[in-house]
Amino acid sequence: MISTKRRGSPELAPREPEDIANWCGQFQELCRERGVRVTAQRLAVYRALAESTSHPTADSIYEKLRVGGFSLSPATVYRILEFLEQEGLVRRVSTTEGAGRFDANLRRHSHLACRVCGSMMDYELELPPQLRLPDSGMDGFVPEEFDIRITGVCHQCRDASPHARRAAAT
Amino acid sequence: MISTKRRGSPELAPREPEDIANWCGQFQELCRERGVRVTAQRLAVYRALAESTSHPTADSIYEKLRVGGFSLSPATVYRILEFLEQEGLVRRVSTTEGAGRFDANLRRHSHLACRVCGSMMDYELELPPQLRLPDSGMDGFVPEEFDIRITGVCHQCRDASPHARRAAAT
DNA sequence: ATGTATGCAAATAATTTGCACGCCT
DNA sequence: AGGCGTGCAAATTATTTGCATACAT
Repeated sequence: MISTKRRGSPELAPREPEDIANWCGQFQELCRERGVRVTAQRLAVYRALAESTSHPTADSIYEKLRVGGFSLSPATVYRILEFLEQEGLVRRVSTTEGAGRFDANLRRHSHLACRVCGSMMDYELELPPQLRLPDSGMDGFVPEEFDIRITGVCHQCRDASPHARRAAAT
Repeated sequence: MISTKRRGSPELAPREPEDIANWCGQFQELCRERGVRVTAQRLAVYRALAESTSHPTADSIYEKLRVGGFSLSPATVYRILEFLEQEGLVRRVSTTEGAGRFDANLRRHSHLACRVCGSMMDYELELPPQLRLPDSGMDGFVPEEFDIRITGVCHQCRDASPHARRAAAT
C-alpha cells in the first residue's frame, strides 16, 4: 500500500553528499553504457534512495518524492526499484516485516534493526579475513552474498523505555 | 494470500523426529507454565512448523495441515504464528521476498537462501569465539540477536542451469 | 519514428481485524 | 458463567499487471 501509516525510520538519516553525487553519476553512466534510458523518474527514485541511510520502503520513497513536489505514480516506484535491483544498482535488504526495504549502499555492510521502532541502520562489521564458509552442511549450495542482520533496540527506543536485555549477539 | 501459487521450499526437508517430539513437549509444558491454552490448532501449527526445516510461510503451513486432513482457518494460522513468535517459541526469519517465513529452530544458525527457487536451508556456521561487535558505529544500539543470511544458488538449481557465479561470501 | 517507460486503475497477494459462536476451565 | 480461541468474511496493506499514452533516444 502507498502512503498511509509510517513505521520505522524515525529520523531519515542522510548520506554523505559526496557519495550521493558520485552514485548518481555512476548510475547515469551505467545506464548509458547499458543502453537503458535515464528518465526523470528513475533518477529521482535512485537519488531519493541514495540520499537515505534508513533503508526506506517503496512507499516512503514515493512519499518523500511526492512531498518534495515530484509527481509520479506508486506503480512506477515499484517498477523502478525492481529495475534498479536487476541492474545491480540497488539491493533489497532482508527484513522480518511486511514491506520490502531497499539500500543503495553496495559496499558490504551489516544492518542493525530495532525491534521496537523498526528502524534500520548500517553497521560496518569487519569480519576476520580468515573466516570462511565451511563446505560441510552446504550440500552443494553455491554462496554468492551474505547479509548480517543484527536485531536489538536502538538508542532512541532504549531511552524511551529501557526494556533492552543485552544478550546473545557475540 | 492463502493457497494459490507455490514458491520456494522445493522438497519439504524433514526434521529429526527426536527433536520434533522434544520441541512439542517443551511447547506444551511452556504453555501450561504460562497459563495459556494448548489447543489442537496451536499444537498442529507448532508441530507442522517443527516438522519442517524449509522455513515455511503461513500459507504453506495452512496447506500442509489442510492436505493432512486437519481443518482450520487461514486467519488462525496467522494468529497462532504471531502468538508463537511472541511466546518466543518460534522465530520469524528475515527474507527479501513478500511472504513471511518461520522457523521453530531456536538454536543459533545461519540460512542459505537460493535466489533462483527461493528455498531456504539451515546452515551451521560457527563464528570464531573472539568475534565481537565493536561499539563504534553502533550509536547506542543494544544488540540482542543476529542472523546471517547467505544468498546463492542451491544444489538443485545449479544442476538445472549453472548460472552460479561463485563469489563474494568470504 | 520507435519502442520503452509511465500513469491509472484494477487485479492479485499477504495479512489483519470485527464479530459471533463454541469450547475449555 | 466467563473468557479466550476460532472461523468466516470483510478490511487493510503491499505489490503487480493491462492497457493507453507520453517521452527519451
